[in-house]
Formats: sequence, structure tokens, C-alpha cells
Amino acid sequence: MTVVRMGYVAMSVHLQNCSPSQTMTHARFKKLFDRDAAIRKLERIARSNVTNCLRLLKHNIAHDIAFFRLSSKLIPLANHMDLKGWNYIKSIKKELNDIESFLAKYKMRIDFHPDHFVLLNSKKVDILNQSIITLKMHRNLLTGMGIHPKHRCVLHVGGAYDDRDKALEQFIYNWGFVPVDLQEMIMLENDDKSFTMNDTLYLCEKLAIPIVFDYHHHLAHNDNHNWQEHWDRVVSTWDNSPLPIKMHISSPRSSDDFRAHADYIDAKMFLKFLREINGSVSIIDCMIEAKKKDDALFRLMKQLKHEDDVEIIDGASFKIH
DNA sequence: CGTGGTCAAGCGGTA
DNA sequence: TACCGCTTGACCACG
Repeated sequence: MTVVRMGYVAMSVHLQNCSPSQTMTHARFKKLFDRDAAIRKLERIARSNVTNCLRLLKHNIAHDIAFFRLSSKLIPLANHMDLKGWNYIKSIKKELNDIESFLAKYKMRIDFHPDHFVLLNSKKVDILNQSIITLKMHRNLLTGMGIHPKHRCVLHVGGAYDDRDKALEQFIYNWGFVPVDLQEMIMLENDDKSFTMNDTLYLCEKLAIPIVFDYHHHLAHNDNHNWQEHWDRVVSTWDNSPLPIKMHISSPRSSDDFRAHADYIDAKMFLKFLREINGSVSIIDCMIEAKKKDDALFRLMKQLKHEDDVEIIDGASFKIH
């Protein structure tokens, strides 16, 4: 038996006017004559984003959802060079504290997935440094919300740079330049173009990083279709984590556009996967990555209800027998 | 008011 | 080497 808890990404299609990713582009920022006023506007946007996050968290609790990925665009231009020295955390401290109080009352697993410009295996010092700055921002937000930062940020391995093996070794080399308090935040995910499950496991085992297995990516890109062979290794990377194992679930948009995410999750494919891992872990958190966000989660729960080996626990979790 | 074009970023593929 | 598409939601200028 395995308990499955489902989560979704960043925003709800059911809540109106509740974006956590409002923004101001850098081009727009530069055009504004009064810099102080421009920064105040950035702060208003950031406050609105974090406030909307709290609304999302309340929505999640109302629907039994205990697993959620926060938007990485909460603070527009937070890590832009032109805004160096801007104390963005100070301007949203109250809103972050509100989230902290909420999370003290209602348990929820909160994650980030910094965007794919965070590259820890780049040979370019500027890109590595910019990545570190972005990770610091994520850490500031987590600690600001009272969330222990360990294993909260999912990253991809990075660029292949025409030589996957060298690129993997570069990751190991660069890892030494990443501050320990940022290292501990990180999980690594197999991607759909460059680094397979096997590549990613190599790094995860060597550097003691939990792996986030993405089943869809694996189907799109692998050097050994048989993921089951390595499943025990995946589970083992979570041995030293305070959090249960987690993975990513999405479905191909179409056979022609296989790598793109579909609106909803193919329940048959999901069940087939779960039946294979059933019993290998007592609990697993599954991040639903679908265009229709929380609606995809709700639809999936409805479909699973009819399965003989599925026992519904609440609105977003179930047991598979 | 609705909407096509624009914005950011770095990689990867093509010419 | 230079460009474009990818990806994402939001914003903006236009009609």
C-alpha cells in the first residue's frame, strides 16, 4: 500500500484575479522617470503576489491539497542587476509573516521550481553567480515564510554543452562553489532533452541530492526505457531527507508534440505507474504539472474514485492497494 | 473591451 | 556566427 498526495503548480484556474506572478518588465522599469516610484510599484506588485499566494494556500486547504509549488515570479526584477541593494524582503515582510502564521496552523508541503535559467553546471562564472543570486532569493522567501529550506527547490542539471559527460563533471566541480545553505535546498530532476534519469542519479548519488523523477520526461528522453530497474536508487536518494519522496506527473499534449504538457492528466498512465511502485514507499507526493492546474488535480481524483485498488482519503490524496 | 505582439532568460538547433 | 524557437503568464498598444 502506498499513500499518494497530489499537488499542483503556482496558480489556480478556479480563483479569479489571484495571480501570484504579476510583473513589471525590465524594459518598462527603465522607462519610468522616477526610480523611487518605480521601486514602490515593484513593491506593490510583490505584495499583491504574496497576498495572492496566501489566498491560494487557503484555497488548497479548503480542498485538502497539502502539496503546492510556489511561483518563482513572486518578486519582479528581484535579482536584476539594476535593482541591486533593493531590500525586497523588507517590503513584503508582513505578507510573508501572514503565510508563516497560516502554515503554522495548516500543514502543507511547499516547493519552488526556479526557472531554467538557473544553471549550476555552466562554465561561465557570470551565469553561475546569477544562478546563486536567484537561489538566495528563493532561500530568503522560504525563511521569510518560516519554511525550513531543506529540499525545497527543484532544478534541472543544466546545459549539455555538446558533451553530456563533461557537463555532468562540470556540475560536480561547480557544486563546490555553491554555498552549503543553498546546496541543501536543492533537488534534481531528470529532463526531457539532455540529462536522463541515469545521468541525474549519477549526480544525486555522488552529491547526496534527492532526485525528483519526472515520468513524462523519462518517456521523452532516456537511455534505458526500463525505469523500474533504477527505482530503488531513486527512493534511496530520499533516505536523508525530512520530506517524503516526490515526483512530477504530466501527460504529453499529443504524439506530435510529445514533450509539451497536456491540459489534463492521463489517468490510465498515472495508475499504471502507481501500480508498479505500489508498496515501494509508504507515501509519495505527486506534483501534477498540467495546463489546467488544480482543475486537472480535481478531475484526476474523480477518475480515480472508480478504481478497485484506490481508496480515497480526502479531496487530494488516496491509497493505492 | 478584446487581442496580437512583446517581454525576459539561456540553450539548442538550423542555416 | 547569427538568428530563431522554446516556454511562461502577464502586460501593453492598438483598434
